[in-house]
Amino acid sequence: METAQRFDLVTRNTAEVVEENELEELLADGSPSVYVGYAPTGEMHIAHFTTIRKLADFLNAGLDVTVLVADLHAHLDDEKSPFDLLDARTEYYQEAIEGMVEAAGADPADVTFVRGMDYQLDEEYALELYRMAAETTISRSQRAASEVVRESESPNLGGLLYPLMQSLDVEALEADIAYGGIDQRGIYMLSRELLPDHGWHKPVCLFAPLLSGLTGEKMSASDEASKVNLTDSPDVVAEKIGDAYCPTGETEGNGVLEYVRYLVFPILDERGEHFVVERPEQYGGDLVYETYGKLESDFVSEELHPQDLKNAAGEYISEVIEPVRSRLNERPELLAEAYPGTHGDQ
RNA sequence: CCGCCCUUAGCUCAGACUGGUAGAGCAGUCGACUGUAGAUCGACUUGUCCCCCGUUCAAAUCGGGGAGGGCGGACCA
Repeated sequence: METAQRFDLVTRNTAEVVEENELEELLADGSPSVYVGYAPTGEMHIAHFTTIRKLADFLNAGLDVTVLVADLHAHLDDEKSPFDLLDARTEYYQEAIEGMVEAAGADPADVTFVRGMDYQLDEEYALELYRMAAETTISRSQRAASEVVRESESPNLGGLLYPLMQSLDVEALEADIAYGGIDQRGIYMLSRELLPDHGWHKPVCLFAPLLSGLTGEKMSASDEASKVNLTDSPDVVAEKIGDAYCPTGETEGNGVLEYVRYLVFPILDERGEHFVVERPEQYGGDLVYETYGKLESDFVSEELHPQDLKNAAGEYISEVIEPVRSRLNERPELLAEAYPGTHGDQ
């Protein structure tokens, strides 16, 4: 594959690339490594899927892909995960992520999985962390983490260590590229500032867009109605999509459209399939879309009605998460042990 | 180690001084209107008032003890 083609694959559906020319150089030089980290906190949902789906693009472009399950981070961020649940949540996250990689049409065996505490307690790592802590002001660290770490009236030190550790992770995992949601921008900009003084180079940063929730606002992981869970049954998916905010002709804040764009279409592309909207004859009959762009322009011109879009989107989303859902359902103990409060009795 | 403050609906809080078994906003649920949802109207729901003991006919409210959280002081060979 030519460098330009790989560049397009790597950067498609991203919110920002810092810096594009640095990425071009990396790709021209060979097979750079990219890493993405997930802190095993709450249950994984469809927005995670869109970022993991993109790992297939990286693999197809010949990148070396590492997924970090950042267990310590999950605890450092306002104790989102209790210390004694870190093992169970880490195991659940890895299983879910593997399922999503596979559902995206890639081979999970091609992804390197690393667990945070496996190296974050090493001497060199700890020493560099203390050095960074000495060099970084409280407000600088707070600013870097502000979009990621949970806000609180009485913030703990953990949230201040968080961005420093994440920066060190780039070096520890020898990553050339750091990938994550655009909410991670603050942290990686700090990384680019700090790492050159700590024995590593500035990472190229690739940011995924943050998807809208189904309620018309930012997706909230704690609001069930605003997201589709990986274990939601087809009925529940249909219901949530049906209830979603989806104004006629409006693309802004339209979660349904975004899921179709960032999750469904890339996976259909990978399979060489098209997006079919079944529509009653009275409204003009079925529609077939080969690209998201055409679907969006039809939606904007109001040729495609929200109700018809929702019906189709619900089915496709349901189908796309099906392999992950069944994989997780095969091992119910994973969720039960990771979330004893909500899945313990099931 | 000492002192002060806070803890009430899913969330933010009022009520406490002047005891009479609890309220607002937001959220949520349901209808109406739309070929979806939202917006807008209409209706509705929501609680171990942090825990224990005591005073009282009666305690969210008063007294004592405890837990969790916050703030400050002191100590600094």
